[in-house]
Amino acid sequence: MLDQKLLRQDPEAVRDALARRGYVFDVEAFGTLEAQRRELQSQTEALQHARNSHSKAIGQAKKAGESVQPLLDEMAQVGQQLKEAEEKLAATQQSLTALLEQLPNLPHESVPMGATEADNVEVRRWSTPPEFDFKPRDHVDLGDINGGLDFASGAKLSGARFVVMRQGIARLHRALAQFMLDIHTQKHGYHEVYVPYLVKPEALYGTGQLPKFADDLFKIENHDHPLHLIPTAEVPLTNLAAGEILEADQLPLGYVSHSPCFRSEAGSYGRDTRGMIRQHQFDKVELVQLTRPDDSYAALERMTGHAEFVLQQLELPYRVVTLCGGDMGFAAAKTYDIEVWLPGQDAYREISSCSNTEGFQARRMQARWRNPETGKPEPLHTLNGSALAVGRCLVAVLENGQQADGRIAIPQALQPYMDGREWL
RNA sequence: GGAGAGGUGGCUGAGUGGUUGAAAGCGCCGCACUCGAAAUGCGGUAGGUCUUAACGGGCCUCGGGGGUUCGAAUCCCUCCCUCUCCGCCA
Repeated sequence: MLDQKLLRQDPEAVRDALARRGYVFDVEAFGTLEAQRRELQSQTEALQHARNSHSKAIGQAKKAGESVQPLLDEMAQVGQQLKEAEEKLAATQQSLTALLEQLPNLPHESVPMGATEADNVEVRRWSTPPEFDFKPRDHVDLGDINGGLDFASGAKLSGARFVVMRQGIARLHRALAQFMLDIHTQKHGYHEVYVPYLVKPEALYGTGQLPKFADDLFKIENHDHPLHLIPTAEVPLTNLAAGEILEADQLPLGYVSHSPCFRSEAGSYGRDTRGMIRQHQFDKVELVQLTRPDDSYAALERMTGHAEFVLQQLELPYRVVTLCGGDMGFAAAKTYDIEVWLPGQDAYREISSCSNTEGFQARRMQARWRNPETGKPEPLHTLNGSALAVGRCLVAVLENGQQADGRIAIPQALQPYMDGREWL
């Protein structure tokens, strides 16, 4: 949710900022609704005031033993008017909210202009893609050779975009998650959290997935109380702060969680249909930070560095790109994607996405901190980043570590998590 | 799943229809006393929103939603959650 004060004071600035991410904001429609809301609200409140003071007077008159009938007669009218005014106001507020909750976050000034992936800007590269004296296979072929990546069984059990992993590869998958968790808790100071994988609609509203992106989620009809499978642990982790007022000395607060993620990927038919790049279910180690507003951009750099550190330890070449306005997610003000080198695709592919949402999610979920300078609760800033997507990381380890004979070299840092094995 | 008890401010906890957004205590902040601290005394201390240059003022909020009433923390309906006992279970 955007800051409503800003929206009222300077809607043109909001329109211009949103235009940078390709969103068209109808200033006039907003202005009309907002004026209507203002008018109805003051009308309603005046009537409520009349009701309150009359009721109070009736109480006092009764106590004093005076007649209350004249006051009751006056109230008969006010009651009807108030009911009508309240209904009109509620309807207007509903339309206004419906409009506001569709608006994506404003891009930070450092976010490059552009509409698509092609306009993202590379920030840096680490290491160089490995040279092979044979034609590198992709992970699907490598998984076949090792017998551990079983897409047929995944399809048999659950349909397309599900996988069964076995033996060494299942073990490697588990090792990667453990390895990442240990790094972030021990080296980067994150607080480890185990979260529910089913959450209420309110939580998804807080982080911005609902109401706009319901089609991308799996929904469980649970009597009258629907639950959704989390598309990322960002949802439960960030919502831990929902409705809370944190003290300044508690910030920054960093959470890490390993969880499965469930995405119906409604809009992605035909993309990445081969292999496990795009699955309905995948594991991820997620970082979330809650920070003071003046610290959030420094925190974004730190967090991106934390994700990069995992790839460095695994000796996987990558690059970091700044997403352009048009490629950013709904809630993000600025996003760095980390793209790992995949020899099987001869390309860099996204393995992490680190975003600062500033106060966008915090306002939706009322996550606040007490600003010592004002003494008031103010929205804090929330950040989230994958560190990393475990499934895609597995793909990267397989493809980058492959040998001509189909064996896979296990990165040294990971070997302690694999019983000391050097090869898969 | 069965039976019962509850959900009130940062916390504990009073409040069963009328100046109660809410007693009291704890905590926190300020002031006084003190060389300083403790103890003590006095005062202050929920959130949201609208309005105002500011002071201030209006409205909303006592788990969520709905209802009764001139008026609801208080009565009714409904949902959610917590606790205790029993059953079941990893």
